Amino acid sequence: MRFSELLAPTLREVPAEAEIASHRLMLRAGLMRKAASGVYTFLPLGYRVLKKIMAIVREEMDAAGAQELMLPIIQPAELWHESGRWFDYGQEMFRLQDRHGREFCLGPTHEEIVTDVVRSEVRSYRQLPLIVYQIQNKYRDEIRPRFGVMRSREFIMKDAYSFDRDQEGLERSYDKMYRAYERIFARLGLKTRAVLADAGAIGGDDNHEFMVIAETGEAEIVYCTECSYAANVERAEAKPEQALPPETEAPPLEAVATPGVRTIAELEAFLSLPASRMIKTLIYRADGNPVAVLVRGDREVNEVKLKRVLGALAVEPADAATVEAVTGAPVGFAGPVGLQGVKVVADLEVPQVADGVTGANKADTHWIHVQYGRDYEADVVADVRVTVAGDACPHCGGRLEAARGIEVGHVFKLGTKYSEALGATYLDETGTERPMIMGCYGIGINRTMAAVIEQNHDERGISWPVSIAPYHVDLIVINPADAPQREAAEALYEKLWQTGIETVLDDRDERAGVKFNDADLIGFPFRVVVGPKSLAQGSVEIKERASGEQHVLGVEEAIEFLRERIAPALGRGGALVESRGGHPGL
RNA sequence: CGGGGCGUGGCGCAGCUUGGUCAGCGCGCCUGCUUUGGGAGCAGGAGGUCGUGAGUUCAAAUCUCACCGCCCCGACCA
Repeated sequence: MRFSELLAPTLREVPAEAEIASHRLMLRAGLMRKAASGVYTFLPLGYRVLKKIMAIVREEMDAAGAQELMLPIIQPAELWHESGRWFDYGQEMFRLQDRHGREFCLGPTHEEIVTDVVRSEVRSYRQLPLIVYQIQNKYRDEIRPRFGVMRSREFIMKDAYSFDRDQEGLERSYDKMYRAYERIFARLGLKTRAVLADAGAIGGDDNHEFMVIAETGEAEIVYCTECSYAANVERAEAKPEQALPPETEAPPLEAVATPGVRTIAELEAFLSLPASRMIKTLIYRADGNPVAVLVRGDREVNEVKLKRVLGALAVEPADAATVEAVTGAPVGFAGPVGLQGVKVVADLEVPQVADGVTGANKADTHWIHVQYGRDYEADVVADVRVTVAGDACPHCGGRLEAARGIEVGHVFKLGTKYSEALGATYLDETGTERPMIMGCYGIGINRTMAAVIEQNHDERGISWPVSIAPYHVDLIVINPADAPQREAAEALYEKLWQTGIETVLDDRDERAGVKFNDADLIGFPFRVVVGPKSLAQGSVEIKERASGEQHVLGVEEAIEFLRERIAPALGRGGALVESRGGHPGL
């Protein structure tokens, strides 16, 4: 490809809308443009990267025995009614009607539709196990699209679905996919970490998220410094430290006037007591019903855990009117003592708070010397707080650390949730009808692209790993008006393509600085310069983007140098194909 | 949806408080000449219903209201 013919509109200035590096660079390097909030057009360079990511995913899926198919994006509502998710998915689903008023959605995910095919076509244990996958656009009407392609409303996702006869089969399928994921992300040049995660609306039990560790990640994870435990904070268990029982019984309950003291911080200052002695009482609405949630004053409620503990579809903080109705006091003075007519959920740490402080359900008043068991009790005591760095590892007791991550992949053991809802069954050897045991395995393709940029960029631009670079080499002619330079570059350009090295020939009538800056911005792994300096000795200059390493080599040595470094990163076999594919210039 | 902010040539912005030669600047784009190893110089040029619609006024980019779009924080999630 000649740069002069390439649609690669690089931007000198930073678009105001972009906040994080990958978003900025994807716009600046001319990889994509926004069409609407959370909807993007991919330009030639960006699309090449996407195609390469998809190719790697495809190779590894195929190698793991998964079969690719194509599923409809427009899906009938009936299937979603069968699984119950037409309602559960809520506002996030793009819904539409055909001219007859029949309801459809743009598939946000494809469990229903794939289960539908499999239930009609697979009947016998002899046809199992089966793993199928698709790489297609999915649609979610995100509440708030952000960070460019990181959270968009239209996105490409690879989803694989496994169908097994039994739990052992599922374990094998899950393991296959898990290992395929490790290979995929390694080939993409990503450092990832698999963490235990919450299953969310998809449902199911065991699941792991593949996280790219990055400051800009939306997810917070914790990991143990001593063992292999790692989990999304939504899911991470928070075991209370072993507390000694109070040596003496707390003094009797006593009310203190706390005028205008509503927050934990204000209470700490007012009473000169640490937040860990306080019992924070929050009123939530769980599927509409009020619930009181107790955590230690220095802790936060984890709503995902709360949802799970309550078996609720949605939990949200109650509004002020509800709080007053439930507690009989304005916001800021809620407490469990004497609280009536509402379910009370206490975090595991709460009963251990000896001689505590809490709201008295009366304006400007708190109780002190509060004791669990003596003064109040909870209906449920469970882990409902946010795990934080410094907590004890639930497996080995070691210290947990926190980090942020970008979720690029997610593997789930679904079990029979969909196969039972949709009647995906098979007959076993004895002729007994059994539900298939399912798993599903997703990779966000565009998000992965952004994650690669987050991990591979500097102040000058992107630095693509060879495996997914839009082109391997940017061949710059310093002055294309100079015949010897131009001819030498043209000759090298053809040889590189013949060697299978994807090369852009920057033949633009631009100053050298413009070309160098574009090369750095777009992030070609190698830059080759043909200019008067080296040409005098019959040499060319090679610069590696990632390391900055430079070499001046003869033409043949240069080709060999590039071949050695580029070939291993390509394909499972690692061999360059003699090819002119995709190259209109020859 | 709640909170905050922003919509002025392709991009980045000024102008708005104090209505009236304020439709302007930088980059980009086009033409010519000169340049050519890290985003060139000179000269000329194209391009804007100032988000949309009402309203106030002799007069609106500027004031008022409504709507639309976009960005950031939160709830949701791959």
